[in-house]
Amino acid sequence: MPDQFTHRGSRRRTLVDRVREALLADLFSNEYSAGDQLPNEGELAERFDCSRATIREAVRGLVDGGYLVRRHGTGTFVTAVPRHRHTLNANLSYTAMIREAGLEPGRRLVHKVTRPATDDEAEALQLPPQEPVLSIERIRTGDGVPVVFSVDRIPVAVLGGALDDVGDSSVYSLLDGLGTSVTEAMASLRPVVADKRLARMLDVPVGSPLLHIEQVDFDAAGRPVMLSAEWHVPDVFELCVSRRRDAPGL
Amino acid sequence: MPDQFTHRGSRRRTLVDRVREALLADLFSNEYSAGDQLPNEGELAERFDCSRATIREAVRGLVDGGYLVRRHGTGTFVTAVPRHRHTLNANLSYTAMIREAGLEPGRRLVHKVTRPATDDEAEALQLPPQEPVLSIERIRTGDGVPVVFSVDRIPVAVLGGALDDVGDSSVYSLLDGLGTSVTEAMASLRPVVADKRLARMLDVPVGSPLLHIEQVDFDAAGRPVMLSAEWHVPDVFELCVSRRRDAPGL
DNA sequence: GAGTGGTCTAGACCACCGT
DNA sequence: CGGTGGTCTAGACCACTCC
Repeated sequence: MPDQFTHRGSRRRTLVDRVREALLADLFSNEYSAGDQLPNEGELAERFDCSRATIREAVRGLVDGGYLVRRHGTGTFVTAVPRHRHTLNANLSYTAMIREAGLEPGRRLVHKVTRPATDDEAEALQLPPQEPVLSIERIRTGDGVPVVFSVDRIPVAVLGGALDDVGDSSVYSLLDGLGTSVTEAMASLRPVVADKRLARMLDVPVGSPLLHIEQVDFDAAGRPVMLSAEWHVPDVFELCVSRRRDAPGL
Repeated sequence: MPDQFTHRGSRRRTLVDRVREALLADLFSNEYSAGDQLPNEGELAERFDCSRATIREAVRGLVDGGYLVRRHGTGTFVTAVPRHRHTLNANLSYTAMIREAGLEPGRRLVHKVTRPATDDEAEALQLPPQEPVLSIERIRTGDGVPVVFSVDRIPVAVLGGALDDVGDSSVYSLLDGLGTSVTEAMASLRPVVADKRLARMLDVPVGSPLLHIEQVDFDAAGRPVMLSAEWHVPDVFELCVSRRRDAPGL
């Protein structure tokens, strides 16, 4: 696997990155399988010729990613839970989700227009009133069957001259190219039932359940760069959330 | 605020914990508001009389919790996004969610029984077939109005002698007391429409949308300790997910 | 008690951002 | 350029788990 482990942007690959990638490669090889215990942190530090702090940082990343679990006083183990569920926590690209579900991803452009932002849009995107935004309505398909209808709104100021390129490829890669990569997002979830228009577009009966997601995407500087509304057909892929009980305070 | 910052179980409060809590208290006081920059890590280390590594660990927790953002080369800032939305990521207690929404939480026991686990339950909870589990069906209310119907299943072996106490108070605090605190959970989300039974229990029309959550709760050792099925009435409180784009590798 | 991960320190240097 | 967060080290001690 030559460059399976590219990172976003052009961030320098640190020692921690290299150690993490080496460990991950081990996990995907046949060296380890579910439930196996890793060597202790001291041994790993010696093997990779680095400090234990560096090992801990690398392992932390793999724990966050769901690959490993640490048990105080016992050891570090390879996760037993199946990977490749589609956890909302660390995935932004639906195209990738559809592909991982074993379906051929496709998309159909429904509508694309540049217009002044509505009051709600301006507030969510922290723009002056009436500021122009590009609105793109699309239907995503898996093996030709509709799975998501989405309306994405992006400030024209963010897009610069790349206005016409939107819709052809992933919005996220486009934004990467513009130097305003999305790194964080806040999604709000609500169940709804399909009205006539949604039913027609998603090819489901009127009144059938859909998951509605309203999402704001932020770039590394914390600026909102996109507002999305999505309607998901259930049961095509399983949407999961990994939850924790370690919020500080509260 | 006397004991606002209690932690799960009886884990020792570390220096990092104390620093994090002190910072959080500052954030909730009027000392800082959205967008403000914190003192740099060196100054904080001096103020709290600890090393910079300790400060970084404390701040990391607050960044994970969505309270702060770090910008390399620039500084650490108070998040602009509204806090106190109910992000699924870091909250497990619905009672707390309802209370934070400004409603008076209540619960009504619908059904409680000890019975052999079904095959699905045994698999999810990693139990031998037919192993006895306690099943509790409850309706949670906010200001008396139904907001969630839940079915929680807990292995009797986990509960020990505390079988009768379940239902009176929070399941999570009960498990805390038994030394099997829930620290992690995986939730699967699906929109559904209310059938007759759900409609009656949640006091909504048949066919109205509900959010169905299937969740497995794990203790610190990674053992599954509870399987929950929940049906949420939408719009009572906003369910959010904070999403990231930093999965290592992949 | 032996072995593991968890916390903490003091200090060094690097990479990024703004002026 | 100065100031910020990011990475990294070497070593110490603590807390948990299991035998």
